Amino acid sequence: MASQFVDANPRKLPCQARSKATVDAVITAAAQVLIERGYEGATTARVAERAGVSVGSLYQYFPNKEALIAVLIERHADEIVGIMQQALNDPANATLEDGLRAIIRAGTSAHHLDPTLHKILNEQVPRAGRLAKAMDTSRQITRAIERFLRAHASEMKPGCDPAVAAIVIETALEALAHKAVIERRDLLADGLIEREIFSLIAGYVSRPNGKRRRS
Amino acid sequence: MASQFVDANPRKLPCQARSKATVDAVITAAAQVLIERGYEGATTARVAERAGVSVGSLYQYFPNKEALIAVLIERHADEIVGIMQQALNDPANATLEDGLRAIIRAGTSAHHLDPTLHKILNEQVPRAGRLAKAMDTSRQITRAIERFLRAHASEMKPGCDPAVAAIVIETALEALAHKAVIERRDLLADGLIEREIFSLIAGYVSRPNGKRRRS
DNA sequence: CGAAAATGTGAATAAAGCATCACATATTCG
DNA sequence: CGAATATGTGATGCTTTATTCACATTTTCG
Repeated sequence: MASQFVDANPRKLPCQARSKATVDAVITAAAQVLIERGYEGATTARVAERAGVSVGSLYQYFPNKEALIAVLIERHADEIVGIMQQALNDPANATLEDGLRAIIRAGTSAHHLDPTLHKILNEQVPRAGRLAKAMDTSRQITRAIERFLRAHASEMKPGCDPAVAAIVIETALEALAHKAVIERRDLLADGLIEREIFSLIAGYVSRPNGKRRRS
Repeated sequence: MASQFVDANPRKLPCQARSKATVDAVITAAAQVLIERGYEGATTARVAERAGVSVGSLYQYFPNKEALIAVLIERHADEIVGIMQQALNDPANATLEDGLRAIIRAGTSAHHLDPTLHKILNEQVPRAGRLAKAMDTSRQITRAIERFLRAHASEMKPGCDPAVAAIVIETALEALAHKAVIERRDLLADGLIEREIFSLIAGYVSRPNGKRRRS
């Protein structure tokens, strides 16, 4: 039987500057149209028109619509994973709680980048999941958090499993940041949501006896 | 301009037993096909075939495809809201922590009902959100939780806003139950995920000094 | 310059889905 | 029974969309 995987390889690689610009325009246009019209409304014709090129040009560099979406997904995933890893690897975040604050900030700001696009791409990930390279963002982030937790095991509650805790933290953080940005913009004021998420997560993993802030 | 709202009213109300059976078959078939083929794959033709009726019959009771999906969404939403409210109103849950345990159990078991369908319908809610009656499930649940928290204000951490806490709890619970059922079935064993969620949420809202379980 | 390669075009094609309608069958009930 | 009503049928029309292809334009470089 035929492969169940989608061909995501570019049909042709852009060599000249002109075609690089075309590819860029198409990708940018795809993001814009996706934001404005949603997945269904993002037709190849509309993307091409917005990019100021013809459909034919689009198909010269992307074998099909899914491949185009896949590029956006990968690009966006890399961006978010990068932000997270940077936060966790920053030597300024020496303590467990500082690290938590850093990823919470990173997580919420990642959603700020482009909440609508984030939402749409997220919904498409399962469908595009058939793409070989589109490995889950959340898994990568979860692993990074787990590593961080292990490095700070002494500051954690006893009996707290870093592997499980990392999943819980990543999931809750993602969901709350998403909710705030998409449905509850009011919670973003004064960094309220960030403080709530910190209270939630720190209370969950951080050992209560250690050095405390005044309360 | 034409209305931006979708006509969700049934074209005709089934009077005879025969047609009631048809409507039932169509709705059931829609759920099945949705689970098996996803939203895009759930064509009217396929739903009708699975239901063992003709497309014409389908369109006799549903003006369009969206109306059919809307019925599924409402049905599912009512189910989940019901489970949650029941848990919160159960007089057996006298204490704050007992109530939390109850909604956590309710939330995770709600996902067990039909995780795949839940996921698909959730993704479609925004699209079907244009439907007048399809008011958000999560808002209703959040409100129920908020009421419960207010009734147990004395057991809560001082300075904990019930309105905000309800949003945080609902969001985190939904996300974690979802994650466990869809991607991390392993966490379901021994009720591990329920204990983790309890630890997360109770530590967030429950006042630390009150009566504690041995730990 | 001018030939070859790269890039761009957009009408045409084909496939798929939603929704309709003219007609067939079943049920009700006087 | 038989007329009126309810229900069921599925080929057909229509629209939308992805994708192609024969040809036009631009760029490269000897």
